[in-house]
Amino acid sequence: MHNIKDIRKNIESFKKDISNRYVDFDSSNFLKLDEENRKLIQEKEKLENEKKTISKSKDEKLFAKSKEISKKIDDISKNQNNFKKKIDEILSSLPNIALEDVPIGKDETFNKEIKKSGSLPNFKFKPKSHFELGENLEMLDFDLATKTSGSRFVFVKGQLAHLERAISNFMIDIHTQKNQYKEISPPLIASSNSMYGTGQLPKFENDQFEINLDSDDRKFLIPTAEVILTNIVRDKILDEKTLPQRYVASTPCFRKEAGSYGKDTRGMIRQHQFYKVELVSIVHPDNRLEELERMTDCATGILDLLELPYRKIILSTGDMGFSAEKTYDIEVWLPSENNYREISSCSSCGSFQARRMKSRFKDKNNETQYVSTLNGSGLAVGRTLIAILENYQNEDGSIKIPNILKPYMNNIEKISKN
RNA sequence: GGAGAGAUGGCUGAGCGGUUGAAAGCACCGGUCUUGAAAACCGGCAAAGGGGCAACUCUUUCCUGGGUUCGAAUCCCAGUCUCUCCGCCA
Repeated sequence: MHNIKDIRKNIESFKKDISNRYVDFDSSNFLKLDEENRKLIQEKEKLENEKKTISKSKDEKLFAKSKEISKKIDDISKNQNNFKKKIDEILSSLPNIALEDVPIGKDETFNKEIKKSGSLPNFKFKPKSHFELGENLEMLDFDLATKTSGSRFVFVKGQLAHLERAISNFMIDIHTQKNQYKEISPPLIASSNSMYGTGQLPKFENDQFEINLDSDDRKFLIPTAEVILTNIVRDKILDEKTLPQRYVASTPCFRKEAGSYGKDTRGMIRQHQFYKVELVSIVHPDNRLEELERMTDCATGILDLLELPYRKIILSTGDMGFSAEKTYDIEVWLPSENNYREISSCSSCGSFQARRMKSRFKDKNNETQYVSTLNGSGLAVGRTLIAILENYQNEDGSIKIPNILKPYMNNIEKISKN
């Protein structure tokens, strides 16, 4: 959410900034609504003041007039609320503005590679895809999932299920023990307030799994733990001393993936449900860029330990998420695709989410300001499993266990059939 | 599922129809004192929105939404959430 005062003041630059995000914004209409809204507010406040004066005077002769004024106020309020609603609708659908160093471009082709790390595996045979490997091992079962649940689900079985759990535990251990994140085991269902706070609502309702309850308030399966972890500070005025706050959680994530019907239909790249270890930082706005680098390092640190090759890219203005002002994607090497694939996405959201959530802190001058929020995957567990399968595969279809994971896997050397 | 109690500022907690945006305490900020710190004392300290270059000023807000009233934190209705007790259950 943007500050409407800032928009008003710098309408031209705002128009330009928002156009860099490739969304439509009718600025003249917006300004008109804003102007009308403020005009009505002024009318209303004048009447309210009058009414207040009468009530204070306790002059019975004026009581009738006060009643009349009340009616007028009601009318104006209704009208004004309509304008306010329209303004809020527009405002809440506008994405965050990108920082200056973010490459401008309409899609992922404008993303920029920042660094490459690790050496690509050199197979003496044709590497198989993760789903071939998994199915041959009889440890990934897509057909069974189709039977029990439908498309875009998977059964992970036996030692591969163990490996998935090991990955998750390993990541959490690193983030809590080395990276100073606090472990959280959160609810997997979020209220619409929370979904609004992080920016999933109102614009991306179609991507969410909504839970049907009898009550009026809507609930959603979390698409990422970011929703819950970030909303920890919703409606709060924090003590500056409590910053930064860092949270990590490993949770299932649920996504409808509406509009991705043709994409990644084979395998477990794109599922309705997957595990992800999520990092969230709540920080002083001055420290947010530093924190973004730190968070990204926390994510790549996991890949370093797993000895998986990856690259780091910065997303272009058109490819960034709704709430982000700057995003790094970490892409891991997938031999079967001969390409890199997203395994983590780390974003600074600046005050964008904080404004929606009303998350503030008192600074040294005793002024309240909005905190900055950051989130990143550290990492997507399902995709890490995929990356290990493919990068650590042997010619006979068995999978070597990365050294760092062995303690989490009863020190076995490899996973093979039976 | 049944029966009660409650929801007030960053926090604790008074107020229960008329300058109450809200006592008191804590926390926080500034000052005096001190070699420094602590203690003590003095002062400041809610948010959002509107108007104004600014000083400043106006409006709204005591869980949410309705209602009563000239006037509501205070009264009425509905809802949400929290706590206690009983029942049931991972």
